[in-house]
Amino acid sequence: MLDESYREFAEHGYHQASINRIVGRLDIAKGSLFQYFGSKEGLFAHLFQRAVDEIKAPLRAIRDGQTGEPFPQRLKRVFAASSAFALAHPFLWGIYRRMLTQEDFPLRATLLSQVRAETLTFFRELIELGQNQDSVRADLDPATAAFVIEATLDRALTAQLSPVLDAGLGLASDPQTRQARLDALAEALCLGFSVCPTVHPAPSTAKGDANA
Amino acid sequence: MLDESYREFAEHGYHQASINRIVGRLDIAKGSLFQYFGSKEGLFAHLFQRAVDEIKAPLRAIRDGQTGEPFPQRLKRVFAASSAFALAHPFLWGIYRRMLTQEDFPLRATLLSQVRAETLTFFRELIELGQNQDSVRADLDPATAAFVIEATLDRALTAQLSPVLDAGLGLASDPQTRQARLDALAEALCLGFSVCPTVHPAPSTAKGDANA
Amino acid sequence: MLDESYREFAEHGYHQASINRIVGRLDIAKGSLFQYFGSKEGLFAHLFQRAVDEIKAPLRAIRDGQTGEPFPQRLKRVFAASSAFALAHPFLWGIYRRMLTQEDFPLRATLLSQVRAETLTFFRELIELGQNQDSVRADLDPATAAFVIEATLDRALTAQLSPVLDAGLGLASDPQTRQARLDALAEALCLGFSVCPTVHPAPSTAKGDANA
Amino acid sequence: MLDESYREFAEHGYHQASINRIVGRLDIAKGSLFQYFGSKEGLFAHLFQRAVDEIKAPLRAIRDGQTGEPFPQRLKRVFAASSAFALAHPFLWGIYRRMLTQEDFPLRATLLSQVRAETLTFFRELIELGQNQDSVRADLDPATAAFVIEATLDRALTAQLSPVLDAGLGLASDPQTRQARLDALAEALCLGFSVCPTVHPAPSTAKGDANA
DNA sequence: TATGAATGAGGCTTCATTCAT
DNA sequence: CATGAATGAAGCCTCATTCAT
Repeated sequence: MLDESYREFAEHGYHQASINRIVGRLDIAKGSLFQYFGSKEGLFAHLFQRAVDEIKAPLRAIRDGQTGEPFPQRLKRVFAASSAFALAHPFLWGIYRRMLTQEDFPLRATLLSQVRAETLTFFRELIELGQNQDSVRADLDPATAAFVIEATLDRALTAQLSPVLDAGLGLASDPQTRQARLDALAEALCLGFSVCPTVHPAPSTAKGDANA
Repeated sequence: MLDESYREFAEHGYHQASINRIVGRLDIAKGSLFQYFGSKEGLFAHLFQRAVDEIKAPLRAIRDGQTGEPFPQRLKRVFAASSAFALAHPFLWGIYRRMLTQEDFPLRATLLSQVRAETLTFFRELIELGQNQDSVRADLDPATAAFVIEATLDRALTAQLSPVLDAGLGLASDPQTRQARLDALAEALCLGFSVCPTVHPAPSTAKGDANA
Repeated sequence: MLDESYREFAEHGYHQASINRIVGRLDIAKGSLFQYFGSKEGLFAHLFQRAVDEIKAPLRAIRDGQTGEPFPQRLKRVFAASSAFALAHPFLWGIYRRMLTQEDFPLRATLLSQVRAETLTFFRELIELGQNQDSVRADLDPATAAFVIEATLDRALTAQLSPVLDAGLGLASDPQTRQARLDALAEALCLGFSVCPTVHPAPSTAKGDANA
Repeated sequence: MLDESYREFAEHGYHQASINRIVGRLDIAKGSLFQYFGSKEGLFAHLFQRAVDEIKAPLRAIRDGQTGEPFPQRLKRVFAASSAFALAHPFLWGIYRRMLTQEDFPLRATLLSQVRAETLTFFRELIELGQNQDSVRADLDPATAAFVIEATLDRALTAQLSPVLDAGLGLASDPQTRQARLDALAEALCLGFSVCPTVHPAPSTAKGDANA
């Protein structure tokens, strides 16, 4: 039942989603749905809260695991994990995306700030950890970098589900190509964030410098 | 008359936009609107085509002007000009943004690929020009870079109109702060794209030389 | 169309009135009704305003005509005219009555104060005119008397349309009986209940003293 | 439990009252309510019967007490006691009031005639007792007088709970003012409106004489 | 050509009542 | 006996579109 509702909201957005369609597909009485959730908005809020809860675990796993890795590897891992999550939950991702741009989404401010705060904090901490490890430029503003990362990742996740947004880049293509493109995006970002190796060779760390 | 229609579509999206509201505000006959445009979709297509035509001139001016400047300066200029454009045409920008994520927008594929092709081509050429000038790393993939630039710019333009998306970064704040934040975003991108300056020299030229 | 709406509201009250029933009886599309009046409340407000306008003329005619008559005669004439009006417009009267006691009637406060102000002012002036003519006790408080008159008339008008409220008095009976009962009510108000202590006959004024 | 139901019916009338709201406020199972009372109408009938039973004792007390008092004093006492009762049981009074004008109240005819018969009989006997005491005009028709008394009292009791109906008279004001206004109403009924022709005195008996 | 009344499907929501647990 | 999920009709209202004037 929740699955069908997810689908409806993701496919049509909030306003265009139809309670009639949902109950029609589920073959239940319209009143039943309202007995559970009170209103269309209540149903949506419930779905969204569940989604937020569900999304936390994998993100946390990424953040807390492999903390010793240099920043570029971690960023690639985050991109890969996020991509997998969005592909596994296309409806959920679709709802989130819609909410970002659709100002009359109900509860938009509430739900969005909740999610965005978590996300941006997550990226900021990732940057700061990298700075402590000397794998990120010390003079990089974490907030700015987090913004760029989030924008790029968001667009990539959207593009991989929508050929028209992919525009030939390859994110909407087969898994191998997608993985390569995601890595390339992360790499492009890193070559800016990473400490510039300067003269003497950048010995052990191994990653992230372009040309010797 | 078209202004009010723009506004309606930008404020409510396609489906949620109401012909009734439009004619109500304009105080014209509902029948007239349908005689001109045939249908809601016809009206929207007309509006969008006008918008695309209108947007071309300023973008072309940015592309064709100051081609001699080093890449970072040009990128900042593009960001500034785009920001000004989005602020000057919030409704137009709103329609475009919605169309990006709302899959059931009519004509979405047609209109969007038209716009995106122009935009991405524009950024790709910008990169390639920079590479020719040696102010951009030669081994940077132009398509990847264009994708990142577009994602960041798109998010920035959205954030500057929506405090909840700005999340304290300052894009939705006063003009000076906004300008500084936009420059910081461009700079963060550049320090990744540009040739890494290495040790010694050229502290004056700022950036845009590779590494020795 | 307005007639059917009057009927629906009068028979069922505001909340219980059904737009579906109205359009069903009229055999028109539901949308049409909403195009005219915007909402159920809008329809009701329109009906009520029309009714208020319609009621003013006859009431004014009563007030302004026969001003020379002694008070008791005038009061009886007012009762008779009001009774005729309520019988001629049973739906209108029904709506007004409902609104008096049904607190969640929309626009209740607005519409009611408008009507009540007119009504009570009318009765107060009637009393004051009687006092100037020496056909009403000089020490009678006009506001108190107006309240009593209005209460009695209101109840009488309701009773004449509802046997269960008439309770055998005869107001809901044939015209002659009704007229006699209305006169008796007016007379009872004029003379009062108490034994009039006095003595010698109440000479010229002729009317209105009980026992010599 | 019954209290909440009273409140719901009084606040919203019969049709507009919501079983859902009642069980929601009471936090009991909807099924239980239907097992006790069978239906909405059954619940209402039960409530109303209880109310009628409850109302009888105080009314009887008023009727049977102080039977020796002159009529005007008794009338004032009845007004005061009724006012106190309505203020103490506003919901009960609200239900009764609504039923008077709302024709589609279930059981209206049954319940109403039961109550009205009691009430009118009570007032008629009050009048007749006054006539036997020579404190009420012998030629006054008891039924007519009862009707007027009931109409006035009913309106007063309604007005004291509803400022918009009070219309500045003062019944909805503080207890002292209310008491004074109630007395004034009773007095106006007793004395009548007309100039009482007589002359000299009986100023000591307090009321029951018009003007000296 | 311009009008705007008429349409009727569809929108979300509330409701009293039932009945399997 | 108590529960509360399930029901589906009915509620008000909005909508894009048509068409006779």
